[in-house]
Amino acid sequence: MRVVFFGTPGFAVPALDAIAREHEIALVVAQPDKPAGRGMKMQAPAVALRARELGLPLLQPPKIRSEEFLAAIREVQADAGIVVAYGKILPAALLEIPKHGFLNVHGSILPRWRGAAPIQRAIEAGDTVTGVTIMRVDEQLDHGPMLRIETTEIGPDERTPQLAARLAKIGGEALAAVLREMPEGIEQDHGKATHAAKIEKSEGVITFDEPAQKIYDRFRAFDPWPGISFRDLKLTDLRPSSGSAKPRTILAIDDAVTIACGEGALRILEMQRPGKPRTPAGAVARGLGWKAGDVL
RNA sequence: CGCGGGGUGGAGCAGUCUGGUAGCUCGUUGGGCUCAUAACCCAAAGGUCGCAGGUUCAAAUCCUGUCCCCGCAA
Repeated sequence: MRVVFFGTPGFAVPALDAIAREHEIALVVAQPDKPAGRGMKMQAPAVALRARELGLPLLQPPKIRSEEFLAAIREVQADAGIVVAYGKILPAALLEIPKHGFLNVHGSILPRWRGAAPIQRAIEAGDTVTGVTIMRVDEQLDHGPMLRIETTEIGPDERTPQLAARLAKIGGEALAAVLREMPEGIEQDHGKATHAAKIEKSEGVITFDEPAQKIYDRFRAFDPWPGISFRDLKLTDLRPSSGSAKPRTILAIDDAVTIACGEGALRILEMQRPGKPRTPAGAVARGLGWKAGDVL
């Protein structure tokens, strides 16, 4: 099968690799390079780098709604289009071009967690099972018929990067299988749909008034971005602990700092002050003059 | 030259605005107490205040330059 591949970040790379093994990739489309990192140097997205390594034709158009770009896609004469975490909504005029339309790899079991951040939202919600869905792209967000679903468990201590890497791999394999077999799609149960909204940085702010497990789930979900923070301290490593007291009470300070939450307690292993590197939490606490028994 | 924070004994911080013999918590070492201890008490060691210039009677502190670290920008 001759395919055109749309994708941008690392999550899309395993899918690109899986397809490249079995099919002819006529064209890879990724978002343009953009300034990133300290110094705001231009950096190419992961898919663009991989495409170059594989020697595949690559396009990084600033606008995909231009007639010029659509013409370039038509010229490719693709049988199918693939889109994995491209980062922009594909216009209907583009979706119609390949003979078999467009397929998408989505990081959840649809119709749960439609939208931009399915992996993070699943962890944040405390889901114990998630998966990937291979679906047809239609004009509504993550709405089309499903061609294949793979499930996987979310470990109790699993964080976003680890789960994302696994789902990317599973998704790549599932996608390859779908391209091989081209199964019939089944309609989603639209009534059960939930939405995985984009993560806002402000969501990472905590006060220790929430239950410990809830904060821990959010920590796992928001690693590495935006992370969770308390006042001006970024909490860079923590785990649930036992103990109970009025929320925000410091239960113990050793190498780590144990703090009572709305329900249960959290052991903060490592934190980071503004402008400082990550540091063992106990050291920071002593430096700040915290004492066991203090209420923050 | 994208924006911003920071470099002070082994660790984490205060002190910098309003220059005047470097401070706190922890750790380390020695001693004491104790059945015992990572607990407690006493004592000690350990710092060219990132580096280089400048201003000044005097600079961690003010000025200039420079190196390094970190956060945001998804």
